[in-house]
Amino acid sequence: MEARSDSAEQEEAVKRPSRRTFTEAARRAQIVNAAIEVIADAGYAKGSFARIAREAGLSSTGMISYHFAGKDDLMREVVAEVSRVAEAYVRPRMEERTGARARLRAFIEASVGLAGAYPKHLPAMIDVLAHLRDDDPSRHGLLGTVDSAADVQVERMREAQRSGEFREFDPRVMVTAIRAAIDATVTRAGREPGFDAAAAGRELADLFDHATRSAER
Amino acid sequence: MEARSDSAEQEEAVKRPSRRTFTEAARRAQIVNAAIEVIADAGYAKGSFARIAREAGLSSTGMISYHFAGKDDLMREVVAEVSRVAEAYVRPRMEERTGARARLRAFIEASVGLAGAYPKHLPAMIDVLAHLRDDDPSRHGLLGTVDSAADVQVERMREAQRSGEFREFDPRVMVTAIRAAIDATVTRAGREPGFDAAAAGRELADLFDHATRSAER
Amino acid sequence: MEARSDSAEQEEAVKRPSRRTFTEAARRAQIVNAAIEVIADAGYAKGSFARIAREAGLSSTGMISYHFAGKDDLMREVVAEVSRVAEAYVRPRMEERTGARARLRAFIEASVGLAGAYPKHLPAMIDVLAHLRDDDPSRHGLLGTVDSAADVQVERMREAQRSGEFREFDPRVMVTAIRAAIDATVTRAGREPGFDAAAAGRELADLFDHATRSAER
Amino acid sequence: MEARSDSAEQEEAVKRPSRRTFTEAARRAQIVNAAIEVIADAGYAKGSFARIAREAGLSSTGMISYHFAGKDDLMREVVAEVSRVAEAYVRPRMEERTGARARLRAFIEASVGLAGAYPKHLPAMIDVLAHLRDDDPSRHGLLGTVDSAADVQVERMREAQRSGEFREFDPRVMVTAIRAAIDATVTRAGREPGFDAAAAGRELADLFDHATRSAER
DNA sequence: GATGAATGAGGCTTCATTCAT
DNA sequence: GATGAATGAAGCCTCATTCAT
Repeated sequence: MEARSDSAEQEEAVKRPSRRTFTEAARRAQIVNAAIEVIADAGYAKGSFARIAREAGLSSTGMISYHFAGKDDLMREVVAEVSRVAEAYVRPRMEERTGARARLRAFIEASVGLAGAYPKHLPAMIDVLAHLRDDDPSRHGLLGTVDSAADVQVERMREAQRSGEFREFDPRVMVTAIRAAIDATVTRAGREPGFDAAAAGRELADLFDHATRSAER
Repeated sequence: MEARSDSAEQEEAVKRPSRRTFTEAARRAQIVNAAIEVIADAGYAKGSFARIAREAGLSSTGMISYHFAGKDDLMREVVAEVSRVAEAYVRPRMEERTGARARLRAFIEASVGLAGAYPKHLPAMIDVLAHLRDDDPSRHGLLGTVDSAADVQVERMREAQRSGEFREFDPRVMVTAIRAAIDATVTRAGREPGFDAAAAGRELADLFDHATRSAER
Repeated sequence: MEARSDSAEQEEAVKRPSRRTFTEAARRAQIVNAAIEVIADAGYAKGSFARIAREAGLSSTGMISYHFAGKDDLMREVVAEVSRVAEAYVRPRMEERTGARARLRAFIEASVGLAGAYPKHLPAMIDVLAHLRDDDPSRHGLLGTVDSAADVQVERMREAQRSGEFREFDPRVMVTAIRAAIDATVTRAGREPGFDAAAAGRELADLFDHATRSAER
Repeated sequence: MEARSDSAEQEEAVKRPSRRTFTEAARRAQIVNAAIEVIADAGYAKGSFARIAREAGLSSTGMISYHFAGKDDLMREVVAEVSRVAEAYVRPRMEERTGARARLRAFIEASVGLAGAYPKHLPAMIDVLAHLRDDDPSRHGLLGTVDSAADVQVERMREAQRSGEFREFDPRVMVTAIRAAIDATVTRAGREPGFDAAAAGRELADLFDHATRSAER
């Protein structure tokens, strides 16, 4: 039955998410932020639609299902949103520095400093990603951003090693350690009331500066 | 990993085994091990009583409720069991070395090496602890073990700083970073098939050796 | 299939088309055809407004509610549309034959042959009617068409029995059997890829010819 | 973790459904009968767990989920139960007759007569099977019994044709028609209060006797 | 000690329908 | 006329826990 115009319309709806209404975009953002709030505060396990809906001031969980294809879709959006915010915060702070050492320091300090500006964002994302399993079908989509960011970092470290700025070490292990240390520190910052995130950021930066720089500094 | 000070929790189970019959102890151990297996393989979220009971070869979940006061109780026992195993594995490997540097190295290598001997234990514990929240009533009991172990490590680092063996840094941040790096590496080891845990352990030990030692080494 | 007496229902739609604008009529037809498509392909249970709207290339289900008083109304229209199409297909093929035997044969063959021309129509209607229950408020409106068509057939059979062309039997049972056999055959035709509907139509016609004709043929 | 005894126990639970408790068997039967009742009375679409639970006098739908693996499992059991009852009713009535004609007649009369003894059973089964789609994963399991029964009938007809007892016709079309006619008649019997099922059974038997027997009877 | 039946809350999702724009 | 956001009921299912046996 008029399959031609049918598929034409579907194409638009499916392949162009930018065609979203203003209202829809606002609602999605509202729900994503409520999800970040809830997950950061109470953990992924408590991040039910019911609780997120309550946090967002919605009348029912059906509302969330209406705006998102499913829980995976919502979680994917949470990760995307946090990635976006983190990228926007960290990248410029890195780019105003030169040299691998200075840039690594900037990366770490900015990442931890993000906890001051958006205290809920990173903890929420960490919790979401921690719940992914290898067999999870949504794993690939969610980790795409994160993994490729890690790959970039690994590559940068290799260059700094070739230039002699960094000592010899396994860059993958180092990147894993840095990411883990940042995440743990940010999580602590979110939970311990008087935690001095800026100071901890500087400490972490020192730590990995010592860990990476070559002997003849 | 330092089980010395988690005595309050373990007292009943360890120091007064006469309070429980042999059969009961065996059943509890069987269930705890099944829980470790399931949580390591499928994640905390999938660690329902139903699945643990199946893994343990039990015919119903009632059995678990019968032997444990509740899910919190079981999880507490999982953490305690992993702590016990880790302690037994790591401590002797540390004690045969002398000096803060060598001991830190031994601690890190042994912790990562544990993943070879008991691949499911640490990942399971990490998953359980990641699910604790501040408002969780079982938080205190569960974190007692872990937190006090961290306190001990912090204190040791302070001593090594006083003796000049370690440079000046915030020991809490360092301990957090070390713990996080170990956990992340162990988790990777559990998921990536060809991962060389021993090599990664040495890398991590190098990393934190560079990060902690004083300049005039 | 005899639409002659379903006038009450169709009066508005057919005899007073001026009551609806052209656009409205087109939209309704578009939706009804989408509904037929969906129900034939996926079954009544999957025939939700959402799916029908997607099939029709509409952007929301509100459109359907706007044009139809409710789901019952849409389903009634599906039945009416299929009845209309079937009537237009079957009636002329019957009328060019004479005698009860030839006409019965024409009716059966045409009904099954309809599956070639409109493969989705009859299956959709069968599915819709199968979902009606005695207590269903929309039952009367929907079955009016079909039941009265059956009444006409029963009456014709009685005549053929009086004229000696058909043997003695209960015409209601016979009509029920014929209808059921046609429906089952058409349904099979819609599902089994290589099914030869024309051959099956001839077989069915033979079957009921043997079943109805008087002994002294 | 004791994988040997584990798998041993699971084997029993999974591969030996006969190991079911008496209580469990009773509950399953109770639920299946409630499902038959509801589906026959209100249709497949209204056969929700909630309604079936109410009919069975259960406190919640969780009860049904506890005893059945899912809705598919329950529906499969409904079909199996009706098949069992129908087989037990029809087969002996067929076997006391000899000759293809007499047996066909016995089959039809017994099938329709079943509506007197178990008025809800066949209608419920028909409704369940009508809702299966080709892509339904449970389709194969459910249709196994029914399809193979049809195959047996087809084979018997071929034999009767070879022996000259039946005329030449396409046995598959005939079997489809007989099944459809029986189902439609039984459905009518369940809905029309004063319907004389026995008489209709005799009529149907006559109908298909005329339709199948060879000319030189 | 052990079993497994029962419970009721809560999970996510789909649905038909309404209504402001 | 048309849109799509919003609603709230109902759907199936899983869960931890309790209790009679």
